Amino acid sequence: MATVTANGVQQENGFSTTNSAGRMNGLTIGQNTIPMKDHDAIKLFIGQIPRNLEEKDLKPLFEEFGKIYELTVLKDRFTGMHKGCAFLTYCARESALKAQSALHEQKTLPGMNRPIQVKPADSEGRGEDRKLFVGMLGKQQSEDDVRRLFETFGQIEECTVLRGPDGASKGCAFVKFSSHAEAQAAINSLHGGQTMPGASSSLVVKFADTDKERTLRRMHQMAGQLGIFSPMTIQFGAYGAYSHAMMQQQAALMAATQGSYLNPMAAIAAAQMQQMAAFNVNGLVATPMTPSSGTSTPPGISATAVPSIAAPIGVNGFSALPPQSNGQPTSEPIYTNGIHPYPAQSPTVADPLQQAYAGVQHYAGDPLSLTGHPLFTLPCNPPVVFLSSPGPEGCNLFIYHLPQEFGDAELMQMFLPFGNVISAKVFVDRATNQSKCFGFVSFDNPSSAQAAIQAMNGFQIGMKRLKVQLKRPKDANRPY
DNA sequence: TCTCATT
Repeated sequence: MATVTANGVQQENGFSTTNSAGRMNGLTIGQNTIPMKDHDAIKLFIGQIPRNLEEKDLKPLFEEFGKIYELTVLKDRFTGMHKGCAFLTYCARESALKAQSALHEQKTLPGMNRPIQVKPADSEGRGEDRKLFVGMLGKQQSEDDVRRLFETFGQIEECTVLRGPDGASKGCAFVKFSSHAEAQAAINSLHGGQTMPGASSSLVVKFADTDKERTLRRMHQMAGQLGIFSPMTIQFGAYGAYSHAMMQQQAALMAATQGSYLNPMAAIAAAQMQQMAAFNVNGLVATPMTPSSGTSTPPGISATAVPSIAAPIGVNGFSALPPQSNGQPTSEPIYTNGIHPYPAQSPTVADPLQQAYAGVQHYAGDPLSLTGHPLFTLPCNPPVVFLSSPGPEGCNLFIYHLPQEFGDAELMQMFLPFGNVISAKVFVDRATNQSKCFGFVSFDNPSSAQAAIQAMNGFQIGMKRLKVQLKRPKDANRPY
């Protein structure tokens, strides 16, 4: 049966296509047209999209410039959360160019405080080696001022002054030239050469951070926010242990799932964790976990245990101990993902439930008890009730050896990556309001629970290792 | 003083 295409071309075979010069792109089979794109089509990255807009909402906006081959809103792989950006490929290269020039930085979608971004995606091959970071600008200097400063060195493709939410300049900018040489010329002439009015030192002109550097900086910032640098926390203070745990946990997760995204509450992005995992290879982190047996040094008080958290004082916020200085023989396996295997059944930990019920936390033989640190202030009252175990049998986990400072939220966050957490409860001593260092997490399905056990049981946090196991069935818990 | 996100 013959098919009439939009071109009015009749074909006997039922197939019709057009090339990039054609007015229609598509492979028509019978009634259905499968979109085809130009060989030189450009995949566009669309940024600054309100998170409530989905593909169907965006389509009309972009269809104006041509037939859309593919439009995908980016979602977090794990949480499904809208990332505020999308990929867009038009059937025709020309449409992409039109859309880019008509839309990029030209209009702001409702609710956004920055204009929409429409530009070739990273995957389209680009050189970030032509983008400059300009620092020590005057706060009054606008994009135009910056442009004027740089235009003599070449073609400026992009010029953005960084601004805070209130629109106030942060005193720095990005300037993208059309070539590396142009950018280099600008650096040579402008860097350090003049001091802008209101700036505290002379103009900084350098290549913008690479992705790797950016990741490092973010990790650094995060470490700072989490308080790793505070003297209080260096001694296993609250967030030191916390962030450390998060890193490890994420690394474990990556190992277990070959790369999942963290939940949105987490301060750590999966990409950063991937970076961290990579850095471990360079000996940057490598929590020097002592294998459960085979060394004379007990886990937790080896010479290396303290640096595992204290070392973040290093330049980049992570243990920058050279391999030979961490007290480990170089033959000691360093796992590239930062995870050292540990037997699921930790021999040093007695059944915490029984301990809790007995009202006695004895850690004889456990190095943790050697210190007077609050982390090791252990519960001495029996837990009062186990009111709820919301999940079905096989979905409820018992977690022991939580850091003292972990609350419900942290517990939840730690286990969110493994599935839908129905509840997360850290048990708290009524008198002191202190965590008893154990809690329960419930998932909505058994396999999430199993995945969590798999990844998190035996997981080292500070000097402790998590014990993660299925919660015993209710009746088994009742001694009477 | 390194955006905001890049399947």
